[in-house]
Amino acid sequence: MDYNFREIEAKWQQFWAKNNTYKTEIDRSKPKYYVLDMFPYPSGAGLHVGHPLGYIASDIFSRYKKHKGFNVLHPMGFDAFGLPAEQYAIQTGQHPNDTTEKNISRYREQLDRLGFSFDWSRELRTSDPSFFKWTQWIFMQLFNAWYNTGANKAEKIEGLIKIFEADGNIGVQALCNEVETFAADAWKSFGEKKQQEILLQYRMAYISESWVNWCAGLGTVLANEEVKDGFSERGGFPVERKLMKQWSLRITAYAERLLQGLETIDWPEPLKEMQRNWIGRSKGASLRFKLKDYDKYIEVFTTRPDTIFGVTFMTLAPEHELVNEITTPEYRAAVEAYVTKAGNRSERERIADVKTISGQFTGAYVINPFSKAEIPVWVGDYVLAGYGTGAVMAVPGHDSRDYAFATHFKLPITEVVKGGDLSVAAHEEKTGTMVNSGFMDGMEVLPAIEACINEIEKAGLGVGKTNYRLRDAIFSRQRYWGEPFPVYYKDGLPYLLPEGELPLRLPQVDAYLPTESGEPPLARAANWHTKENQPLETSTMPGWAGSSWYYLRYMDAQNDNTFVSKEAADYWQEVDLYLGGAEHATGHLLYVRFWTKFLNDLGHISIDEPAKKLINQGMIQGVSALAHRVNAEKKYVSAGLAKDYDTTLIHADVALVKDDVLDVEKFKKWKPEAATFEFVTENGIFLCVREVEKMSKSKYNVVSPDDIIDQYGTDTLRMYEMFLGPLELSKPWSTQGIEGVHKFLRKLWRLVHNNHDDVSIINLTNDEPSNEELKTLHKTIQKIQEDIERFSFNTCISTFMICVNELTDLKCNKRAIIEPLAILLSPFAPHAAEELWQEMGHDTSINTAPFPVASEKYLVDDTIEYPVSVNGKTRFKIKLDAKMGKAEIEKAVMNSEEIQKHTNGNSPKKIIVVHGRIVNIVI
RNA sequence: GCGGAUGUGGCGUAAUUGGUAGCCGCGCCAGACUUAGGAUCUGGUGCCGAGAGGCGUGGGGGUUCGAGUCCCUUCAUCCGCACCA
Repeated sequence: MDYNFREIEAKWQQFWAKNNTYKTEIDRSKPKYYVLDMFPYPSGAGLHVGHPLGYIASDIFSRYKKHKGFNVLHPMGFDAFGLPAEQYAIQTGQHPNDTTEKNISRYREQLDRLGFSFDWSRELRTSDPSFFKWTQWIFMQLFNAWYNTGANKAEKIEGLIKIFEADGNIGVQALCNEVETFAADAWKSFGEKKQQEILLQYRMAYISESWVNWCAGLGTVLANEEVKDGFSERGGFPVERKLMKQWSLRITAYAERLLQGLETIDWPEPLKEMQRNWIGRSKGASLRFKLKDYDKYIEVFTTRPDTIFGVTFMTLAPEHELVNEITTPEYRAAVEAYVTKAGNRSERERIADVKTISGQFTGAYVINPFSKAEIPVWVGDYVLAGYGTGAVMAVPGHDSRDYAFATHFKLPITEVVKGGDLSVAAHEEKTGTMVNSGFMDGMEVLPAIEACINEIEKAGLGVGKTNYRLRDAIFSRQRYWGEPFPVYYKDGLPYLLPEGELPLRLPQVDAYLPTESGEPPLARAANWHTKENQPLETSTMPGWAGSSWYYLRYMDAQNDNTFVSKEAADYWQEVDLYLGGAEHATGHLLYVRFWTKFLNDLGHISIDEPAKKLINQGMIQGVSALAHRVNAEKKYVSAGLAKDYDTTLIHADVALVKDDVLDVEKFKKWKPEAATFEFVTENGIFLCVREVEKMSKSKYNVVSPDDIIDQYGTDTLRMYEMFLGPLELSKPWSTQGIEGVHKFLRKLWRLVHNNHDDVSIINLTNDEPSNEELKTLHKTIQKIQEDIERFSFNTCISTFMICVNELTDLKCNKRAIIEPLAILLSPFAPHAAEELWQEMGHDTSINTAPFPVASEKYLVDDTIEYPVSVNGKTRFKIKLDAKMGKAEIEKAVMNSEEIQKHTNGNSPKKIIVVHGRIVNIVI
């Protein structure tokens, strides 16, 4: 009987489905464990071999934890809102919901074939009204909340209204936008409209006019992390800055807590570092410079207050609100021209242009509060409006950008910290002695910073302050295929719909494009208003809205009364293991932490971080095949001849290329426009060149897991993907070596099934296994357990192979050995393991079997071969009894002939025994 | 420019975390069984050398009895951020 994986896999998949093997319930008799995969966006291309990499790893761990007696939650769902479905809808007129449904069923089919232990009864889709009802509900909580910086948490807006009614906003410690101060009486005298306007400035979800990344190509705004080098990540359209009214979420309120929280979670250090950089905390001081002859101040933020005596000019961002006011008449025209020019520059040009220095003097001066020097005020686009105060005190001696600006405009450069050569470059390091700096003279930089902040605070010029690079998250998109906001407008101000009206479903529209007047697609719907005819919000939520809380929904996916019941949330707590790509470092993984903290603040959940441990699996890249097409000729040439021609590389489907040789006839059929082309071959064969790229439909390098499964089976694919190398590593897909894994499974099969040609090895009796056999088994158990615990699945598989080789050599197949081996195997090759399990006579699924325990007595050897080196060289081995202690080992080694030979009877200088194992003798 | 990761045979990788570098697999070589085999089995396979032996973890330096592993320096590749005051 051969290893008939087709039969076995079909059989067990049916069995699992019929018996609801992977259905999970709350079970207080067992410890819980929550394993989560980042859910996929169901694209039209289907799954490729890269997708399952993380899913296989998480499935292995889930199954392992089940064997270990945990109640494991391991769900799967779909991140179903998104741009590609909408763009497809624009092109074809099909409703995005239909194409999404279709793609999901395809994904589901493929996932099922991979034999995962997902509990599909908990499946969720972010685009499903029963799910986004709760996304909308969470948005309402954000709208109805403000951030109390005194209590350092978000609180309900009702509390804030009570404070306003009692005391006005004078004593309120809140993170909010600009608001005037008012007393209680004033608050009460304000009309409804004014009150709502004020409250809007305090809400965690607020509307504001802000500079956004506008992508005309996509017709929507994009988040910072959706923009790469001035182009949209999706589609590669140019992105420009635009001032627009947008919904924003006050993530900046959580900057410090998001930073601190990183210390409490077991996430990859590089990823944490990315989040730290993204949050970008910098400590310094904010201080005011008084304008000369004018009763106004300009506030600046600096991380180097110590260099204040080195300030020789000040620079404002072109957008700075005081630019207009302070510019003197004689410079007005020049400043206005400069500001206009800077404003017109797209984000892209600004980035491409970092080296070009531009700026304009305003004619105004400020007074240095310490040296009393008069300082010219400039406008320069190297200063960002959105960071700090949009104004900098320029210290050309100790900041390279200020240095470049000063050099370009011939402004003075003053040295205030010794240690550099200011004729060449700014001295930016925080080391050296202060000079020309009044009270700080002679101090080192770090103490000087502290001293100066003290002095600034004492003199009332400013305060020590921490700034963050993190910006509030723009939350509206001018798209159709996203969650509608549960918001209507009255008097131009946003109000929430009553909770009872959730979910607010997407309306039918005649087209998925913006209207002629540039409004989002939802504005096309005739019925897009409340019963009272108040207009509904026309933008939709961004793609990351649903994914910011989906992990909670899995805990209680069917609940119609709440987003997650208290009972389920208390039982399942946070995700224990989260697997996904590092590309979400500063997007999803920051937002999901933000929402978790917010929901925790309001008491809806009791956890403060979504996931205890996170692992980034590497990407599997595609290996594209490219053929040389001769420019302006109807001709392709083989790779070796390409240097003689002027050619362009054209992607060929990797299925048509074997060992770099293109099947020309198939290629012609596949690419009809090339049917009449001439193909210049080398010795009759046409060679392509290879390139490692992202696996993508457009590059024709997608390898589908289905093809591999057809040929080798799911168990082989699963093991092979794990065998490729460490989980975190990215690697190009190659089937080199898949045979080895498949051979291993067949060998295991033969070991059990007595179909070895000449030797009968089957013996399914309860005979006592030999000592050798048990040693092999227990060492395997031990090693595999250790390796699974540290997510080193590739080495696990090596261990299996060694084990099976050894057992084959021993011609053994005692039940006492095969049974634990099947359990070990089950996470990696579940179908084969189930089959073996059944053959052992069990009538339950292997999933319920306890993980075997390695017995200490089989793990130690009777004798150990000690490697011995003399003076770090001249290596040889001595075989000794394993029970010997350190002193006995030393004695035995010293008395050995080899050592005697080297020492000539003299006693050695030093004997080194490490771990009771390794010996080195220094003579 | 700043930050991070990686670098080991022909290839994917392993190394008890400072202790005999190259486990396991692919590929390759030889052999066995075969009408045949892209099946299966056995043995070999880091490099140089006939051999003894020598050399070997991107390069250079260091610490150590001992370094793939720790430190300094340098190069290459990949990823992230990019005027953040």
